[in-house]
Amino acid sequence: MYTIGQVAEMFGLPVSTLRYYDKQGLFPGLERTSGIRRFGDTELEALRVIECLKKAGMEIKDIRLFMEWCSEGPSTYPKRKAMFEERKTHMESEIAKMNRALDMLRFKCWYYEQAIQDGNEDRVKTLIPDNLPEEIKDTYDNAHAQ
Amino acid sequence: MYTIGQVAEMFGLPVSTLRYYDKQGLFPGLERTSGIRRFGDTELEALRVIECLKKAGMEIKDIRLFMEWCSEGPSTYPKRKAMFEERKTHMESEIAKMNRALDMLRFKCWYYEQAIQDGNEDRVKTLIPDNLPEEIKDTYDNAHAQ
DNA sequence: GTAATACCTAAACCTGACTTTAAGTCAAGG
DNA sequence: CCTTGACTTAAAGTCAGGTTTAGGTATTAC
Repeated sequence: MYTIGQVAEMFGLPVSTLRYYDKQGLFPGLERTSGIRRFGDTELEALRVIECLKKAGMEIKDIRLFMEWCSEGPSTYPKRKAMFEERKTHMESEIAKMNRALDMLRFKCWYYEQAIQDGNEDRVKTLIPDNLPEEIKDTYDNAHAQ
Repeated sequence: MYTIGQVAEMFGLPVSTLRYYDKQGLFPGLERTSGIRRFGDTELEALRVIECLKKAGMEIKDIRLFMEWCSEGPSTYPKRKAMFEERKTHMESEIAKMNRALDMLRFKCWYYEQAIQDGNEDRVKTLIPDNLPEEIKDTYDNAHAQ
């Protein structure tokens, strides 16, 4: 069993954040001894899961829901799985969206490289990122081959 | 030249958002006719860039900086290119991070699939540290990296 | 016996990115 | 004439995810 300060230290989080998470219901079974929070293995595992779910773009209120399901036992396995499936799908489309933004960024890097060489944007301005002419596309591809 | 309402329609954005962007200095050269905003090609291109930069995780104040550079002419090409290069690098590491989170989600889906089949987490929980099946091991390793 | 430290609470505050509200201008249509 | 609709503003409100503050308790250290 650990105090809030020890857990904060272990996870590199401010104490205030842990209290905030508790207030938001992220530790449903958290015990106390004369008012003082006692973090056990359950809470440490919960915190690991919280960090993962936050990286996956989940909101606090959805994480709370998940934590509640966890403390309700095996009957909620399907719900929990469905939540992860939904997150997985969402995440995949997020990554796809970011890859399209990344293509745009790569184009802009190439674009300004050309503009610097030309001293103006006149030549390069007429080109649009999505359907680059073949001969420019090669230049573009070569410029960004890793 | 378009009115704010037409541009809102074209980009699928609320009028209030366009006014907010203007107030934040995202359209440095925006013209007005007796108080009314007139959006031209420059502003439409700016909006396309804004959408891209937002997807790339940039804050409004940084986008404003970029737009100011754009209206300062060719001398700012290197700064603009550097900003896109920095964003590109940032974006690539964001995508890598999200892929690790995605692996964790895939692992959790698999985990709960097993738990549903077993009726409990006992087997799957003990399976985690040592003898994880080959097809999921990489996923597990990635999910618990860092 | 008092100072420092770690814990507690409720409530106020903060940031970013909008959104909503209240109040007003202006042109066109019936 | 007057209503409707599209535009304008400043200022207040909203939401998420914390952080800070103010005031209190309990233990240890000198």
